[in-house]
Amino acid sequence: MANDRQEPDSSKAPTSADVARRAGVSQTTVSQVLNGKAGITRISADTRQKVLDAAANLGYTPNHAARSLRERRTKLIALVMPTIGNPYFSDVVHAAQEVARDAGYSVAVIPMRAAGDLRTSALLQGAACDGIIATGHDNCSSPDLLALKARGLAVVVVQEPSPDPAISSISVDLEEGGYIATRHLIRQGHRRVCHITERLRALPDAESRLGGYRRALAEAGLPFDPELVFVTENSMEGGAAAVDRLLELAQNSPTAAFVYNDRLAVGALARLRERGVNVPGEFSLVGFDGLAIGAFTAPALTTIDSPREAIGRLAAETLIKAIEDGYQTGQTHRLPVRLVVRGSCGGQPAP
Amino acid sequence: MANDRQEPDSSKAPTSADVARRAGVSQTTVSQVLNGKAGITRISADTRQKVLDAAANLGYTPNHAARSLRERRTKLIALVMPTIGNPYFSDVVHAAQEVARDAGYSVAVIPMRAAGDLRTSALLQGAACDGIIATGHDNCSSPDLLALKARGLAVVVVQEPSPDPAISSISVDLEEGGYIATRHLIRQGHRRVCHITERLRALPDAESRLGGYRRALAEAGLPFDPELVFVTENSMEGGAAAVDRLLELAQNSPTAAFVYNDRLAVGALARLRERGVNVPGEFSLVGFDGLAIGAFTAPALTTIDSPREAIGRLAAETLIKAIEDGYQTGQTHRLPVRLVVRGSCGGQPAP
DNA sequence: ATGAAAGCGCTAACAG
DNA sequence: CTGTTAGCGCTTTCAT
Repeated sequence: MANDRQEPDSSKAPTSADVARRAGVSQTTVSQVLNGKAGITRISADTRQKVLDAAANLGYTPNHAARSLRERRTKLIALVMPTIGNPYFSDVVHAAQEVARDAGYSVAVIPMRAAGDLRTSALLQGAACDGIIATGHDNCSSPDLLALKARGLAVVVVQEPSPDPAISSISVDLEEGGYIATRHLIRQGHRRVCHITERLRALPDAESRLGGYRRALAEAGLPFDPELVFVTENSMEGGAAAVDRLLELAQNSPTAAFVYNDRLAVGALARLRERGVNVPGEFSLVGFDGLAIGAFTAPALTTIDSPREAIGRLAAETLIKAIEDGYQTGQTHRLPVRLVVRGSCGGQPAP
Repeated sequence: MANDRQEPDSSKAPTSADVARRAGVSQTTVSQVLNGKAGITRISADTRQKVLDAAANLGYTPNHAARSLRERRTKLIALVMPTIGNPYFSDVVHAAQEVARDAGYSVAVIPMRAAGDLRTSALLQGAACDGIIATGHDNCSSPDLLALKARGLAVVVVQEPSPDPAISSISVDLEEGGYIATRHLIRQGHRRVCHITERLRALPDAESRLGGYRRALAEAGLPFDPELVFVTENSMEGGAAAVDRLLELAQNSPTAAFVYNDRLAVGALARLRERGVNVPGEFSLVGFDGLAIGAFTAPALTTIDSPREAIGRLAAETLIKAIEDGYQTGQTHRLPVRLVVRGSCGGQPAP
């Protein structure tokens, strides 16, 4: 050995031809040994071992591009989300990843802030992945998503209505969640229950939190008052701002709120505290999602827990089935939710 | 047209050969038109337009695998993180993504829970990406990361010490942060300041929060008491558990804590409240990271703000330079932090 | 200004 | 049981 130093980065990665040469066999044999479905008794134990040794010595790793090109599949799933850093989707992703791994797929999360990102991300274009799990309103409703599907990618959407009958969607039962949350507040004696929400969408009642909210109201014989629906930005600041607005309602001001998600609820809770409104004494709150933070707020947050792992698992299973079957069934899964009672809503407030 | 229905998923994606045929030119010309560096006056305006039209009509997208195989580069950067759903890294990722996009790269986030994931993720193996930005202790210190580098991938680590002199690292000045945080508490009159931290690492003082904590103590002539370092799980629950332990200290119990990060601090804050300890009246707290949630806790959290965007930007810039230059410089960037004073630490507590 | 041909690394017919 | 050959879709010399 003239020089044991590691070569610089230029140490070209070994190819299967290198392995073949070193093992004294053909490239085919290398391929067979390394990928051969077990039981294809094609290779002698001796040859097999030689190949394995050579591959190990060389530190051989199959070139992904070459394999993908040849096999016309990548074993890669893209998970598109509006932003990373959302604890809700963290659990979804983890579950999806586990299912994917067991099926031999890897998962890459593609953060999508800008609208055009679906068109520009290298992983989504040119068959760089086999399928897409899409989350977030903008991504799921984008025509670009349909274009990707039209190019042969399998697509599943999560927590959004399916943009195309052939695309499967996995989500929790938002309507039921809204119903349970609102009913819980009404049962505590509240008569004026408001709803704090982000952007209002044109969804059928049966598919939205708002629909459930209205159903609970109707069931209790309470009127639906559009003035009690506060639309705000989807952030903690947004939740706080909504509280400011609802506290301005001089008369008939609400005594409770069903809040779109826990993030908004955390902001609302903070602002109520700042404004000296006692929760749950004077005002009650129910959130949505079941985030961990809800157990650490003051008071802890009553919320609608969403089966995040189940969502991720189902999304991955559905997607992988679509990939491997070569066609999409366009089924809709709607998962049940669960009320988690904590400190943010008490009994009947002072009238 | 016999049938206008979209073909099923089997509508094979058009290739550059298809475009060439349709435009009545050669594949070479198609490639030149579509990728040709501007100014290579090789193609006539007429031909150029024909190709562009044909490509548009066919909805042509270059096949990623084929291009990567041929060019020996993917224009893809992998961002490895222990878990998605961390708001801290969310900002880092966003900034990195922006830089990457401007340089013609896409970013894929690879969640890495299990230790072996670095070896099994398809995106990291077989030159499926050009470089890796790694975060999280386990990933950055893994021998697998070095193996990937040895195979020619560019690597940058974030918020972790560089595992190899050739690997660049970008991080905030943790020591300075620990110093500023602790000094702030001492200046408020606290004499018994504890430190709540996740796993204790064997780092030089100059590179850790703990080092800064000790420096501030020493500067104020206060003894360093190992009993006042509470090691706990890195979660809100962990922060709460640490509070339980520190409140057990019958005598000489601390009146303030410098906490490893905001997540732990949120948990600590919640438990202090539950236990009836007034913050900041009886106990003060400084966190680390500058997460948004800190502005919505009760009281709001004093913290050390970290320049997350700068980190992401620098990480991407450094990585891309390494990719394009073909070698790594192994520089260390250490970014300054900033104290954000909010409600969780007041003046001198009752003695 | 354009085209023909080669080859990136891999797998799968098809021979033997 | 193993090797030869072709070709996935692309870019790029090298001719013309």
